[in-house]
Amino acid sequence: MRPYSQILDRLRAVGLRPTRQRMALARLLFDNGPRHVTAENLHAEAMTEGVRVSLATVYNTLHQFTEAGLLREITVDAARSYFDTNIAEHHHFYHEKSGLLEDIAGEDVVVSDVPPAPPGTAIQRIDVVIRLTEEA
Amino acid sequence: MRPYSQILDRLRAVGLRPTRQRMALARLLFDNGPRHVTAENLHAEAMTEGVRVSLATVYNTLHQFTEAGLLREITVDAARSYFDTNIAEHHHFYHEKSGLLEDIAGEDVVVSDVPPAPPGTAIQRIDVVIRLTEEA
DNA sequence: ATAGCTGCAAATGCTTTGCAAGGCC
DNA sequence: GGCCTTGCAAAGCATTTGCAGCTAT
Repeated sequence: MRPYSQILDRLRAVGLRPTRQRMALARLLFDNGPRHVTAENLHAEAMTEGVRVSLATVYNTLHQFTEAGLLREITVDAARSYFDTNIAEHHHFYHEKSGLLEDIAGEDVVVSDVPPAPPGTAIQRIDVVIRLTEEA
Repeated sequence: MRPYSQILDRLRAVGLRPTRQRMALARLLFDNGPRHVTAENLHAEAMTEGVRVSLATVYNTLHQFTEAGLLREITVDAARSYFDTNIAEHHHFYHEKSGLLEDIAGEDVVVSDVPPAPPGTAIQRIDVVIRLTEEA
């Protein structure tokens, strides 16, 4: 597992106190390769791992990490928010049926002919979601 | 305004009884060019126009129209669902601040190099959302 | 010491549902 | 008449918030 100090420094670097809860969630999030989590989802995992954290704190933490640029929030389903530990530019496959979200490498989808942003606005981000169904 | 019978036929064509509420909502939706509405939004408009409809019926109707292929549901914000009267292939600008959704003509965004759908699945739809912020 | 965090429980906001009354065919 | 629809109010869910107690610095 990634050394304790690396996570600690990462939190300090973005100005977040390295509390027990944040350290534990950061490990779950960043020590297992790229992943997509929901709050509910991460909370359940924490419980299983024996980490005591309230659901409210999980929500707060996910949002703080997102604001700090450690996570990216993905909106594909009105029913729940997903958070992606992969903050590099890339897009997603979304399995509507199972709710599973899957990364597509950044180079593997090219968006071109993008019109200019309307006056007074700037493009913040382009999200491409490829929605999947079970095979026909 | 579009003749009454045209809306009537359109509803019948998809197997929905042309009730007073559905007729009125269909007019609001389809007689004013392409538009994006939320349930709340459409309900308020109906009230203003003097059409008595409950919010529950607006939700039901929007979903029925979507299933019937008269509308397309757009997910850009976890907080609310948008419905688009433009069912042709096209993408969207989304003003995060105001919640305004704007169509981009279908030809005006080209997505290429799309990887094949994972085994056992088929691509149902590709959604491109260009998120905007106020000018920097 | 003190500003920042956490947990709980209550509150919120959108959306859905149960069921009795009403409307279309 | 019979089945589909509607409306209301209540229920549901994911998420947020208020606030008292705890903790990192």
